[in-house]
Amino acid sequence: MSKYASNKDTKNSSAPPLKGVNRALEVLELVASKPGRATDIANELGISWATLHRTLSQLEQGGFLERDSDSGRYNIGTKAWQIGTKYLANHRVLELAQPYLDSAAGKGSLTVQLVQRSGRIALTLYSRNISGEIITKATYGYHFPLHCGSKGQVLLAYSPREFIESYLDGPLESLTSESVVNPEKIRKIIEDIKSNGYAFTEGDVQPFSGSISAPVFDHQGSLVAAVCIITRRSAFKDQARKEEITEIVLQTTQSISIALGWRPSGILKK
Amino acid sequence: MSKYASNKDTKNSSAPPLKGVNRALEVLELVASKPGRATDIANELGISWATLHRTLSQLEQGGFLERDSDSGRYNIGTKAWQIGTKYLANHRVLELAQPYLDSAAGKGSLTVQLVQRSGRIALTLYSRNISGEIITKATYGYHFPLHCGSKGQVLLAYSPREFIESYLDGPLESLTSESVVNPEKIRKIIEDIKSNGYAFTEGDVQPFSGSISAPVFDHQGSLVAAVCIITRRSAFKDQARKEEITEIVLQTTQSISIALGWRPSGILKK
DNA sequence: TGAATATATCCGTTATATGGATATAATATA
DNA sequence: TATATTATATCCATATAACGGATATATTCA
Repeated sequence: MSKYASNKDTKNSSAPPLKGVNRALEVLELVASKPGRATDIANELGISWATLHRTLSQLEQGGFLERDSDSGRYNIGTKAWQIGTKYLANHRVLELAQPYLDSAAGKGSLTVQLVQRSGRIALTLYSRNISGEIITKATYGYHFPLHCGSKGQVLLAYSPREFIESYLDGPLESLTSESVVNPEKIRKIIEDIKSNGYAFTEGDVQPFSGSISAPVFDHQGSLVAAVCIITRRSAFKDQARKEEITEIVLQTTQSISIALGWRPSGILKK
Repeated sequence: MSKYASNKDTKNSSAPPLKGVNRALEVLELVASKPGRATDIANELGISWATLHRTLSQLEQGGFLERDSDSGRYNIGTKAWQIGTKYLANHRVLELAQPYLDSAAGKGSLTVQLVQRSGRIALTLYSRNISGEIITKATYGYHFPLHCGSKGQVLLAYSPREFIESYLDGPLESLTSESVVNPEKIRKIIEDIKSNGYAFTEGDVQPFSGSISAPVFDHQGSLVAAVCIITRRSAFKDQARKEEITEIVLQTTQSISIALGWRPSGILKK
């Protein structure tokens, strides 16, 4: 009965309380990634039916989930959007980056995004295209794994080495026939990105689009986000155009990084 | 011991279980509307400190909340955005409306939004402006009460009568000096909206912007959303321009409503 | 139409969350 | 700089609130 060592040497330090709350959050995450019926969710999570039913009802009542009464399928609800959008309202990097992103979008009639890593996925915070074509899935609500698409690859490349390794250990899904899922090849890509300072991919997320991305750093020189420009794949056939887009991406990320206090030399002024 | 009448005649039918989960959801809602420190939240919600602390830790650990270690303030976290955006991915009305909204945005270099009612607020689902000026707060994450701004007023006007009354019974906040908060005056505005088929307000959300909104109906003739066009206030001084914008809004809402199966005559074909 | 599967609800038991109390850290105030 | 005040973190015995097996109902499939 010493001070510490409460229960058996499970996981980390602090005990894992609030089982019910934890389950509810898990349910939300699962439904977000894969909407389904109550039974499916219960099986997937290995929860007893009665327990899950209560959790679902509660989440539905709160508006965090919605149930389509025809199909019986649960989806993310209005309240989740309402609350989620508040994340952006307090996002310092986004606030600062927005004018640069808008300006970049104007320069080339392109789709410009600010993305951030969240666990094993690339999360789009802001997406803007002044005009011209709309690229499917180049909006909110489409989250891709880090190894697909230039944005994810950049976020991966500049993450801590341990994270990269643990990421490559996990399952690597293919989104198209051109997605690269071989860990060795991805390691090579990461090296290239770090020496070039940007990433370019095409057809590995959607067959007919491509993108160029570069990292955004803060005053400590650590990665905080990436800027990604997406356009139709054919545009990259034109070498001059490709270079022009690369130029815009790099100019944008550098402006934002500098505004965040980063110094190109790597020497901290602060 | 009859079949029903489980516990004392509290509230409605079903018992209120999952206290912990419910509390967690309440905390999320509160933080979304008013970020703050742990103590503030505990007071606001009347929860004991120890209990709240556990809930906060759990939500933070799941990424639903983030804590700024300097100020000690809690904000909505990344995971909430990640999950919230999934709401849009399955939104049938939005999917259908999107091309019409983009087209409208192109017609007049305006900010065009699709909004929806969520409880007592107007929730922006989609916001697009092809180019030109960016209006502050005309993006995601800014939710206004229904009586301020043309979008809220339209959503209110076409809501069920009982809801309107209960809404007007509640507290009516002023966003600017020009916000209308007198229930009697709002009732009058609602009548006008219903006879005109659209709403126009200026300066009641932000001093230097104004907007025009109209309702979107589904195949049953019930309100599902509203389309709102926002621009700088001065633009509405030009009467011809104002009529032009009204025209665009009405054209857009009618196209979307028809695509949803609504018939102008009010006669159901289906 | 009947079997199979999905969903909803009940209720006694026990595991789980609660909140007072104590300990520590961070501010405000003198 | 010392002291009061307020905020945050953690502990632990208790009682409450959630669990899940079972039963009842609804829905889907063959």
